[in-house]
Amino acid sequence: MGRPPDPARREATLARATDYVLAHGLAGLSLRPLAAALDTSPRMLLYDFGSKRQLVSAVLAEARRRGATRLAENLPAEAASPEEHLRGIWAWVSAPERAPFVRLFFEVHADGLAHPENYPDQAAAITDWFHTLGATFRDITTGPDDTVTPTLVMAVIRGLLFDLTTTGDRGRTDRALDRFCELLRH
Amino acid sequence: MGRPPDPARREATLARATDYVLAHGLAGLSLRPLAAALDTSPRMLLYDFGSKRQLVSAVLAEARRRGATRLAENLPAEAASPEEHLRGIWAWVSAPERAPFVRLFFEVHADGLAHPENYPDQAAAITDWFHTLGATFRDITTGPDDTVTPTLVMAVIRGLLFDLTTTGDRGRTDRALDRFCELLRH
DNA sequence: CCATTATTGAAACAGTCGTACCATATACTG
DNA sequence: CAGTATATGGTACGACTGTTTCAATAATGG
Repeated sequence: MGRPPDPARREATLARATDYVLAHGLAGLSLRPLAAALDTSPRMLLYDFGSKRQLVSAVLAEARRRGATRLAENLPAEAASPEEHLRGIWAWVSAPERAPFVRLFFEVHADGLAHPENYPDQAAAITDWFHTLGATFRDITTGPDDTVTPTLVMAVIRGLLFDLTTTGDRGRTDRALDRFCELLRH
Repeated sequence: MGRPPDPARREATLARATDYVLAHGLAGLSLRPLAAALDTSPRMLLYDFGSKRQLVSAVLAEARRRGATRLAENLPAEAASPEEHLRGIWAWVSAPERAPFVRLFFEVHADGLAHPENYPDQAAAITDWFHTLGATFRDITTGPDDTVTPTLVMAVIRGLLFDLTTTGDRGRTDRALDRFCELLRH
Protein backbone atom coordinates (compact mmCIF):
# COMPACT_ATOMS: atom_id res chain seq x y z
CA MET A 1 0.00 0.00 0.00
CA GLY A 2 1.04 3.63 0.29
CA ARG A 3 1.57 6.15 -2.49
CA PRO A 4 2.90 4.45 -5.64
CA PRO A 5 6.33 5.50 -6.94
CA ASP A 6 6.56 7.60 -10.07
CA PRO A 7 9.62 6.43 -12.05
CA ALA A 8 8.59 8.55 -15.03
CA ARG A 9 9.53 11.72 -13.14
CA ARG A 10 13.14 10.65 -12.68
CA GLU A 11 13.40 9.74 -16.35
CA ALA A 12 11.91 13.04 -17.44
CA THR A 13 14.32 15.08 -15.35
CA LEU A 14 17.19 12.89 -16.54
CA ALA A 15 16.30 13.71 -20.14
CA ARG A 16 16.07 17.43 -19.44
CA ALA A 17 19.23 17.38 -17.35
CA THR A 18 21.03 15.77 -20.27
CA ASP A 19 19.82 18.54 -22.55
CA TYR A 20 21.11 21.04 -20.04
CA VAL A 21 24.54 19.43 -19.74
CA LEU A 22 24.85 19.14 -23.51
CA ALA A 23 24.10 22.84 -23.77
CA HIS A 24 26.16 24.12 -20.82
CA GLY A 25 28.92 21.61 -20.39
CA LEU A 26 30.03 19.60 -17.39
CA ALA A 27 32.66 21.95 -16.04
CA GLY A 28 30.69 24.44 -14.01
CA LEU A 29 27.68 22.23 -13.41
CA SER A 30 25.92 23.12 -10.19
CA LEU A 31 22.77 21.71 -8.66
CA ARG A 32 20.94 24.95 -7.93
CA PRO A 33 21.14 26.50 -11.40
CA LEU A 34 20.43 23.12 -12.95
CA ALA A 35 17.36 22.64 -10.78
CA ALA A 36 16.15 26.15 -11.58
CA ALA A 37 16.46 25.51 -15.31
CA LEU A 38 14.57 22.24 -14.91
CA ASP A 39 11.78 23.71 -12.80
CA THR A 40 12.63 21.52 -9.90
CA SER A 41 14.74 21.78 -6.75
CA PRO A 42 18.19 20.59 -5.69
CA ARG A 43 16.32 18.60 -3.09
CA MET A 44 14.55 16.57 -5.77
CA LEU A 45 17.70 16.03 -7.80
CA LEU A 46 19.36 14.46 -4.78
CA TYR A 47 16.19 12.55 -4.01
CA ASP A 48 16.12 11.07 -7.50
CA PHE A 49 19.82 10.52 -8.10
CA GLY A 50 21.34 10.20 -4.65
CA SER A 51 24.26 12.54 -5.22
CA LYS A 52 25.65 14.91 -7.79
CA ARG A 53 28.21 12.33 -8.81
CA GLN A 54 25.52 9.77 -9.59
CA LEU A 55 23.49 12.38 -11.42
CA VAL A 56 26.45 13.19 -13.64
CA SER A 57 27.15 9.58 -14.46
CA ALA A 58 23.47 9.03 -15.26
CA VAL A 59 23.57 12.06 -17.56
CA LEU A 60 26.71 10.81 -19.29
CA ALA A 61 25.17 7.39 -19.79
CA GLU A 62 22.07 8.98 -21.27
CA ALA A 63 24.18 11.13 -23.60
CA ARG A 64 26.12 8.07 -24.75
CA ARG A 65 22.87 6.23 -25.33
CA ARG A 66 21.50 9.05 -27.49
CA GLY A 67 24.69 9.32 -29.51
CA ALA A 68 24.90 5.61 -30.14
CA THR A 69 21.37 5.27 -31.44
CA ARG A 70 21.66 8.28 -33.69
CA LEU A 71 24.90 6.99 -35.14
CA ALA A 72 23.39 3.59 -35.79
CA GLU A 73 20.54 5.23 -37.70
CA ASN A 74 22.90 7.15 -39.92
CA LEU A 75 25.57 4.67 -40.86
CA PRO A 76 25.75 3.77 -44.56
CA ALA A 77 24.35 0.50 -45.74
CA GLU A 78 26.19 -2.75 -45.27
CA ALA A 79 27.33 -3.03 -48.84
CA ALA A 80 28.97 0.39 -48.94
CA SER A 81 32.69 0.68 -49.59
CA PRO A 82 35.11 1.51 -46.74
CA GLU A 83 35.55 4.99 -48.18
CA GLU A 84 31.80 5.59 -48.16
CA HIS A 85 31.69 4.40 -44.58
CA LEU A 86 34.46 6.75 -43.61
CA ARG A 87 32.81 9.70 -45.31
CA GLY A 88 29.51 8.79 -43.72
CA ILE A 89 31.00 8.70 -40.25
CA TRP A 90 32.75 12.01 -40.78
CA ALA A 91 29.65 13.67 -42.17
CA TRP A 92 27.61 12.45 -39.26
CA VAL A 93 30.04 13.30 -36.48
CA SER A 94 31.06 16.68 -37.87
CA ALA A 95 27.52 17.89 -38.46
CA PRO A 96 26.63 21.02 -36.50
CA GLU A 97 23.83 19.21 -34.68
CA ARG A 98 26.45 16.94 -33.14
CA ALA A 99 28.51 19.80 -31.76
CA PRO A 100 27.14 19.55 -28.20
CA PHE A 101 27.90 15.83 -28.12
CA VAL A 102 31.39 16.44 -29.45
CA ARG A 103 32.01 19.13 -26.89
CA LEU A 104 30.89 16.90 -24.05
CA PHE A 105 32.99 14.09 -25.48
CA PHE A 106 36.15 16.17 -25.37
CA GLU A 107 35.28 17.51 -21.96
CA VAL A 108 34.90 14.06 -20.48
CA HIS A 109 38.13 12.98 -22.09
CA ALA A 110 40.02 15.90 -20.58
CA ASP A 111 38.52 15.41 -17.15
CA GLY A 112 39.24 11.71 -17.38
CA LEU A 113 42.94 12.46 -17.91
CA ALA A 114 43.07 14.34 -14.62
CA HIS A 115 40.75 12.00 -12.70
CA PRO A 116 40.80 8.56 -14.32
CA GLU A 117 39.11 7.03 -11.29
CA ASN A 118 35.87 8.81 -12.24
CA TYR A 119 35.72 7.15 -15.63
CA PRO A 120 36.60 3.51 -15.15
CA ASP A 121 35.34 2.37 -18.55
CA GLN A 122 36.80 5.06 -20.76
CA ALA A 123 39.60 3.00 -22.28
CA ALA A 124 37.16 0.20 -22.97
CA ALA A 125 34.82 2.62 -24.74
CA ILE A 126 37.59 3.40 -27.22
CA THR A 127 38.67 -0.13 -27.95
CA ASP A 128 35.04 -1.09 -28.45
CA TRP A 129 35.05 1.07 -31.55
CA PHE A 130 37.65 -1.17 -33.16
CA HIS A 131 35.39 -4.17 -33.36
CA THR A 132 32.66 -2.24 -35.14
CA LEU A 133 35.05 -0.28 -37.31
CA GLY A 134 37.29 -3.24 -37.94
CA ALA A 135 34.32 -5.00 -39.51
CA THR A 136 33.40 -2.14 -41.82
CA PHE A 137 37.00 -1.60 -42.92
CA ARG A 138 37.58 -5.25 -43.55
CA ASP A 139 38.79 -4.61 -47.09
CA ILE A 140 41.73 -2.45 -46.15
CA THR A 141 42.82 -4.18 -42.97
CA THR A 142 45.62 -6.71 -43.07
CA GLY A 143 43.63 -9.34 -41.24
CA PRO A 144 40.68 -10.00 -38.96
CA ASP A 145 42.64 -8.97 -35.85
CA ASP A 146 44.13 -5.87 -37.39
CA THR A 147 43.51 -3.03 -34.96
CA VAL A 148 45.99 -0.71 -36.61
CA THR A 149 43.82 0.50 -39.48
CA PRO A 150 40.80 1.22 -37.28
CA THR A 151 43.11 3.00 -34.86
CA LEU A 152 44.42 5.22 -37.62
CA VAL A 153 40.96 5.88 -39.00
CA MET A 154 39.58 6.86 -35.62
CA ALA A 155 42.64 9.03 -34.98
CA VAL A 156 42.05 10.93 -38.21
CA ILE A 157 38.39 11.47 -37.34
CA ARG A 158 39.08 12.59 -33.79
CA GLY A 159 42.01 14.76 -34.83
CA LEU A 160 40.05 16.47 -37.56
CA LEU A 161 37.17 16.91 -35.15
CA PHE A 162 39.54 18.57 -32.75
CA ASP A 163 40.68 20.92 -35.49
CA LEU A 164 37.17 21.66 -36.71
CA THR A 165 35.83 22.45 -33.26
CA THR A 166 38.58 24.94 -32.49
CA THR A 167 39.08 26.60 -35.85
CA GLY A 168 35.64 26.08 -37.38
CA ASP A 169 37.34 25.69 -40.74
CA ARG A 170 35.09 23.15 -42.41
CA GLY A 171 36.55 23.49 -45.87
CA ARG A 172 40.08 22.70 -44.81
CA THR A 173 39.08 19.79 -42.56
CA ASP A 174 36.80 18.32 -45.23
CA ARG A 175 39.61 18.47 -47.75
CA ALA A 176 41.95 16.80 -45.27
CA LEU A 177 39.53 13.89 -45.05
CA ASP A 178 39.44 13.75 -48.84
CA ARG A 179 43.19 13.54 -48.84
CA PHE A 180 43.11 10.72 -46.32
CA CYS A 181 40.61 8.78 -48.46
CA GLU A 182 42.90 9.31 -51.40
CA LEU A 183 45.82 7.87 -49.47
CA LEU A 184 43.74 4.87 -48.44
CA ARG A 185 42.82 4.09 -52.04
CA HIS A 186 46.38 3.70 -53.28
CA MET B 1 63.09 56.00 -3.56
CA GLY B 2 61.27 53.44 -1.41
CA ARG B 3 61.80 49.72 -1.28
CA PRO B 4 62.83 48.42 -4.71
CA PRO B 5 60.47 45.99 -6.49
CA ASP B 6 61.44 42.35 -6.72
CA PRO B 7 60.31 41.02 -10.11
CA ALA B 8 62.22 37.79 -9.54
CA ARG B 9 59.69 36.74 -6.92
CA ARG B 10 56.79 36.90 -9.34
CA GLU B 11 58.72 34.91 -11.91
CA ALA B 12 59.70 32.30 -9.38
CA THR B 13 56.14 31.76 -8.20
CA LEU B 14 54.98 31.72 -11.83
CA ALA B 15 57.41 28.91 -12.56
CA ARG B 16 56.30 26.90 -9.54
CA ALA B 17 52.64 27.62 -10.21
CA THR B 18 53.12 26.27 -13.71
CA ASP B 19 54.64 23.10 -12.28
CA TYR B 20 51.65 22.80 -10.00
CA VAL B 21 49.10 23.28 -12.78
CA LEU B 22 50.91 20.80 -15.01
CA ALA B 23 50.75 18.30 -12.17
CA HIS B 24 47.20 18.95 -10.92
CA GLY B 25 45.34 20.31 -13.93
CA LEU B 26 43.36 23.44 -14.43
CA ALA B 27 39.91 22.16 -13.54
CA GLY B 28 39.87 22.34 -9.77
CA LEU B 29 42.54 24.98 -9.43
CA SER B 30 42.05 27.04 -6.29
CA LEU B 31 44.14 29.82 -4.84
CA ARG B 32 44.41 28.57 -1.28
CA PRO B 33 45.72 25.06 -2.02
CA LEU B 34 47.95 26.48 -4.72
CA ALA B 35 49.40 29.05 -2.36
CA ALA B 36 49.94 26.40 0.31
CA ALA B 37 51.83 24.18 -2.13
CA LEU B 38 53.96 27.14 -3.20
CA ASP B 39 54.75 28.26 0.35
CA THR B 40 53.07 31.57 -0.21
CA SER B 41 49.62 33.05 0.40
CA PRO B 42 46.56 33.77 -1.73
CA ARG B 43 47.20 37.35 -0.80
CA MET B 44 50.56 37.33 -2.59
CA LEU B 45 49.23 35.50 -5.63
CA LEU B 46 46.68 38.25 -6.15
CA TYR B 47 49.28 40.87 -5.38
CA ASP B 48 51.54 39.50 -8.10
CA PHE B 49 48.98 38.54 -10.73
CA GLY B 50 46.00 40.76 -10.06
CA SER B 51 43.36 38.06 -10.23
CA LYS B 52 43.00 34.33 -10.61
CA ARG B 53 42.10 34.76 -14.25
CA GLN B 54 45.32 36.63 -14.97
CA LEU B 55 47.30 34.08 -13.01
CA VAL B 56 45.86 31.27 -15.11
CA SER B 57 46.61 32.99 -18.37
CA ALA B 58 50.16 33.71 -17.19
CA VAL B 59 50.56 30.05 -16.30
CA LEU B 60 49.22 28.93 -19.67
CA ALA B 61 51.56 31.29 -21.47
CA GLU B 62 54.47 29.92 -19.46
CA ALA B 63 53.46 26.34 -20.22
CA ARG B 64 53.25 27.15 -23.92
CA ARG B 65 56.66 28.78 -23.75
CA ARG B 66 58.21 25.71 -22.15
CA GLY B 67 56.60 23.37 -24.62
CA ALA B 68 57.68 25.40 -27.61
CA THR B 69 61.31 25.62 -26.61
CA ARG B 70 61.53 21.92 -25.80
CA LEU B 71 60.00 21.01 -29.13
CA ALA B 72 62.41 23.26 -31.00
CA GLU B 73 65.32 21.52 -29.28
CA ASN B 74 64.10 18.09 -30.32
CA LEU B 75 63.07 18.49 -33.91
CA PRO B 76 65.10 16.52 -36.46
CA ALA B 77 67.69 18.29 -38.54
CA GLU B 78 66.75 20.41 -41.51
CA ALA B 79 67.80 17.86 -44.09
CA ALA B 80 65.66 15.06 -42.67
CA SER B 81 62.89 13.51 -44.73
CA PRO B 82 59.23 14.30 -44.05
CA GLU B 83 58.78 10.85 -42.59
CA GLU B 84 61.65 11.36 -40.18
CA HIS B 85 60.14 14.68 -39.19
CA LEU B 86 56.79 13.06 -38.54
CA ARG B 87 58.31 10.28 -36.48
CA GLY B 88 60.37 12.81 -34.57
CA ILE B 89 57.35 14.89 -33.71
CA TRP B 90 55.38 11.83 -32.62
CA ALA B 91 58.23 10.49 -30.53
CA TRP B 92 58.63 13.84 -28.83
CA VAL B 93 54.99 14.57 -28.18
CA SER B 94 54.06 11.07 -27.07
CA ALA B 95 56.96 10.69 -24.66
CA PRO B 96 55.87 10.12 -21.05
CA GLU B 97 57.63 13.29 -19.91
CA ARG B 98 55.23 15.27 -22.11
CA ALA B 99 52.14 13.76 -20.54
CA PRO B 100 51.43 16.72 -18.25
CA PHE B 101 51.67 19.11 -21.17
CA VAL B 102 49.40 16.95 -23.26
CA ARG B 103 46.87 16.73 -20.47
CA LEU B 104 46.84 20.47 -20.02
CA PHE B 105 46.60 20.89 -23.78
CA PHE B 106 43.45 18.77 -23.97
CA GLU B 107 42.01 20.43 -20.90
CA VAL B 108 42.38 23.90 -22.36
CA HIS B 109 40.89 22.72 -25.62
CA ALA B 110 37.83 21.32 -23.86
CA ASP B 111 37.36 24.39 -21.71
CA GLY B 112 37.79 26.57 -24.76
CA LEU B 113 34.90 24.78 -26.48
CA ALA B 114 32.59 25.74 -23.63
CA HIS B 115 34.04 29.22 -23.07
CA PRO B 116 35.69 30.45 -26.27
CA GLU B 117 35.85 33.98 -24.93
CA ASN B 118 38.53 32.92 -22.45
CA TYR B 119 40.87 31.73 -25.18
CA PRO B 120 40.79 34.33 -27.92
CA ASP B 121 43.90 33.06 -29.71
CA GLN B 122 43.22 29.35 -29.70
CA ALA B 123 42.24 29.02 -33.35
CA ALA B 124 45.27 31.06 -34.33
CA ALA B 125 47.51 28.75 -32.31
CA ILE B 126 46.38 25.84 -34.46
CA THR B 127 46.76 27.48 -37.83
CA ASP B 128 50.21 28.69 -36.81
CA TRP B 129 51.31 25.08 -36.86
CA PHE B 130 50.61 24.86 -40.56
CA HIS B 131 53.27 27.31 -41.53
CA THR B 132 55.96 25.45 -39.65
CA LEU B 133 54.69 22.03 -40.64
CA GLY B 134 53.93 23.07 -44.19
CA ALA B 135 57.59 23.93 -44.59
CA THR B 136 58.89 20.62 -43.27
CA PHE B 137 56.43 18.59 -45.34
CA ARG B 138 57.18 20.47 -48.49
CA ASP B 139 57.94 17.30 -50.43
CA ILE B 140 54.49 15.78 -50.03
CA THR B 141 52.36 18.88 -50.23
CA THR B 142 50.77 19.86 -53.50
CA GLY B 143 52.04 23.42 -53.38
CA PRO B 144 53.41 26.16 -51.16
CA ASP B 145 49.92 27.12 -49.95
CA ASP B 146 48.77 23.57 -49.33
CA THR B 147 47.29 23.46 -45.85
CA VAL B 148 45.57 20.13 -46.37
CA THR B 149 48.55 17.88 -45.81
CA PRO B 150 49.66 19.64 -42.62
CA THR B 151 46.05 19.53 -41.43
CA LEU B 152 45.93 15.78 -41.94
CA VAL B 153 49.31 15.23 -40.35
CA MET B 154 48.37 17.22 -37.27
CA ALA B 155 45.04 15.45 -37.08
CA VAL B 156 46.76 12.08 -37.05
CA ILE B 157 49.12 13.20 -34.32
CA ARG B 158 46.40 14.69 -32.15
CA GLY B 159 44.05 11.79 -32.73
CA LEU B 160 46.68 9.22 -31.84
CA LEU B 161 47.61 11.28 -28.82
CA PHE B 162 44.00 11.24 -27.75
CA ASP B 163 43.97 7.46 -28.09
CA LEU B 164 47.28 6.97 -26.33
CA THR B 165 46.33 9.14 -23.35
CA THR B 166 43.09 7.27 -22.73
CA THR B 167 44.08 3.72 -23.50
CA GLY B 168 47.79 3.87 -22.80
CA ASP B 169 48.30 1.40 -25.62
CA ARG B 170 51.63 2.54 -26.99
CA GLY B 171 52.23 -0.43 -29.26
CA ARG B 172 48.99 -0.03 -31.14
CA THR B 173 49.31 3.75 -31.53
CA ASP B 174 52.93 3.48 -32.63
CA ARG B 175 51.96 0.95 -35.26
CA ALA B 176 49.15 3.21 -36.44
CA LEU B 177 51.71 5.95 -37.05
CA ASP B 178 53.86 3.46 -38.94
CA ARG B 179 50.85 2.68 -41.10
CA PHE B 180 50.28 6.36 -41.78
CA CYS B 181 53.90 6.83 -42.80
CA GLU B 182 53.50 3.88 -45.12
CA LEU B 183 50.44 5.48 -46.72
CA LEU B 184 52.32 8.75 -47.16
CA ARG B 185 55.18 7.03 -48.99
CA HIS B 186 53.05 5.55 -51.78
C1' DC C 1 -10.68 7.92 8.53
C1' DC C 2 -6.22 5.73 9.06
C1' DA C 3 -1.90 3.81 8.06
C1' DT C 4 1.70 3.80 4.85
C1' DT C 5 4.66 5.15 1.43
C1' DA C 6 6.23 8.60 -1.90
C1' DT C 7 7.12 13.23 -2.79
C1' DT C 8 8.29 17.87 -1.97
C1' DG C 9 9.48 22.60 0.30
C1' DA C 10 12.31 25.52 3.37
C1' DA C 11 16.01 26.14 5.82
C1' DA C 12 20.31 25.28 7.59
C1' DC C 13 25.05 23.24 7.82
C1' DA C 14 29.73 23.16 7.05
C1' DG C 15 32.63 24.19 3.68
C1' DT C 16 35.19 26.58 -0.24
C1' DC C 17 35.60 30.13 -3.45
C1' DG C 18 37.80 34.72 -5.17
C1' DT C 19 38.71 38.92 -3.40
C1' DA C 20 39.03 43.38 -0.51
C1' DC C 21 40.36 45.81 3.47
C1' DC C 22 43.57 47.18 7.05
C1' DA C 23 47.55 46.99 9.40
C1' DT C 24 52.38 46.01 9.59
C1' DA C 25 56.90 44.80 8.22
C1' DT C 26 60.74 45.54 5.15
C1' DA C 27 64.12 47.95 2.42
C1' DC C 28 65.51 51.62 0.30
C1' DT C 29 66.70 57.29 -0.39
C1' DG C 30 67.79 61.59 1.40
C1' DC D 1 66.53 59.83 11.76
C1' DA D 2 62.14 60.61 8.60
C1' DG D 3 59.93 59.57 4.24
C1' DT D 4 58.36 56.42 0.90
C1' DA D 5 57.39 52.61 -1.73
C1' DT D 6 57.06 47.53 -1.83
C1' DA D 7 55.90 43.30 0.37
C1' DT D 8 53.18 40.54 3.43
C1' DG D 9 50.03 38.69 7.19
C1' DG D 10 45.46 38.36 8.99
C1' DT D 11 40.88 38.55 8.58
C1' DA D 12 36.41 38.99 6.93
C1' DC D 13 32.92 39.51 3.38
C1' DG D 14 29.46 37.80 0.29
C1' DA D 15 28.48 34.31 -2.72
C1' DC D 16 28.43 29.78 -3.80
C1' DT D 17 28.96 24.53 -3.13
C1' DG D 18 26.84 19.59 -2.15
C1' DT D 19 24.25 17.74 1.27
C1' DT D 20 21.20 17.07 5.47
C1' DT D 21 17.45 17.73 8.54
C1' DC D 22 12.75 18.49 9.64
C1' DA D 23 8.42 19.06 8.48
C1' DA D 24 4.62 19.02 5.43
C1' DT D 25 1.85 17.29 1.53
C1' DA D 26 -0.01 13.76 -1.71
C1' DA D 27 -1.73 9.52 -3.07
C1' DT D 28 -2.75 5.10 -2.45
C1' DG D 29 -4.90 0.54 0.18
C1' DG D 30 -7.64 -1.14 3.97
